[in-house]
Amino acid sequence: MANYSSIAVENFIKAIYKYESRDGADTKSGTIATELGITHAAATDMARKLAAKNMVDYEKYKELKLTPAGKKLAVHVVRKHRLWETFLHQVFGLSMHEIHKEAELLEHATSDFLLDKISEYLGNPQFDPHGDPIPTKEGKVETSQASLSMVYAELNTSYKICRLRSSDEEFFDFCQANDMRLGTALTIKKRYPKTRMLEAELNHKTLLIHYDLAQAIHVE
Amino acid sequence: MANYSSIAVENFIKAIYKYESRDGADTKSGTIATELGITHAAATDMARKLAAKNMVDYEKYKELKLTPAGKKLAVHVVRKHRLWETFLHQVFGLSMHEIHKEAELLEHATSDFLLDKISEYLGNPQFDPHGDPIPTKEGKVETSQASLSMVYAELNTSYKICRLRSSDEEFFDFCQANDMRLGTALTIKKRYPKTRMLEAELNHKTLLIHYDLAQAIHVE
DNA sequence: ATTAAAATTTAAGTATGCTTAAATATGTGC
DNA sequence: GCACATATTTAAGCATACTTAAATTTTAAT
Repeated sequence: MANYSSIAVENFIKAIYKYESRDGADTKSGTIATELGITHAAATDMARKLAAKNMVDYEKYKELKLTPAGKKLAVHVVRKHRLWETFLHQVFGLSMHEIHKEAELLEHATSDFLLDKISEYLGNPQFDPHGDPIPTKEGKVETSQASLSMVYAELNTSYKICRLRSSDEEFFDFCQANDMRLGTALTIKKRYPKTRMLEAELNHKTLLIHYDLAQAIHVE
Repeated sequence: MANYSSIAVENFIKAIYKYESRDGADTKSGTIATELGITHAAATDMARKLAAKNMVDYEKYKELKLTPAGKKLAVHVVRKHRLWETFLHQVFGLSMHEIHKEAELLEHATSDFLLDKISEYLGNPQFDPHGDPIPTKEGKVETSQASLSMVYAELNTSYKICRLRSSDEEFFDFCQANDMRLGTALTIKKRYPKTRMLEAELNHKTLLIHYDLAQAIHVE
């Protein structure tokens, strides 16, 4: 049984995957529930069901962990998501804030056969428009990239933007207005922890950026 | 309520639409059930639910009829389906027998916004690769085309193929082997009603075609 | 016009994926 | 170490979209 996973299952597994690889975050049922916009009760329910299907390791009150089978599914869905984002951006010219929502739907309606065609068409890209690595067909995810949020990066060090992790229109308005793209060089000059702002120099300008926004900008 | 329809509802409505516009066919719950691969009971159930939502006119033991709202939804889903088929064929080079299955999934995961982009990208095509008309954004469907299955066409009359309505691989193998495409000229020479075969002349060859296959070939 | 066959509907039940409300466990402050 | 706030789980219930099995209606044959 179960060579097919429902949309709800795919999204649940994907949410665990997302928070597992995020430091400072946990994968308790409440976190997943909030991420998915469902109640804690529903998340607990799903956790038990997926534990029975050997997709998730689940002990009451503990964090959820993906089993190898769960991780395999998560990576596969992420591959679909990121390939669609790349495709929508490159082929239809959808903007950065538009691609996520559409990919969120398409990723659950894409056969492996079609996925191969998309990847091929794009020349088997390694990164999506946000700078996130696209898992290979075999399930390998590029992890070498030691990316780091601006919030935690060192002062007075020369960095380049390597990821813009957001799907918010205002965020990308800001990026565009200040010529911030993947590859743009920047240096962090100062931090104001109380107001949660940092001062960065890029494109010969000095910018004050709030941590909430800087969080989404990764550098290396 | 209900600006969103589930996949099950979209498929049910689409099935009624398909059989409404097919002469020699009825739209009783059993026909729809068979089309969708569900039990008669399930079809009756859905018919009652959709009647309550004013998508379908339903009287017990009678044929199902789409209301204006139901037809609008059906046409919209058909537009998604045919635009995706066109896209998959033209952009990824998927073959005729492959496009249906994929479009069947994608049509339920496509926002109106994305649909516009697809249509625009393709130059707002009027016909899909099968020769079926693509409904406009406003819901108009080209009906002028007096297409007619080969099975019912007149003898010794010069026709052109205008539709190849199948998603079967062998069907398209046969078409390719005999250079039968949209636009190909042909003449029907003779019928053998007992064996349900017809003799057709095209590309300077004489072909014996079974009714079951000829059914899918429309001419004008 | 009857009657048997075929189709349709009803009834009862199931799995999925949710909800709300109550109960229980965890962990933090003091 | 205890009490309380917070988080999680359990319990009960609901909507959707199906199933099987039985009852009913239609239809088609004679």
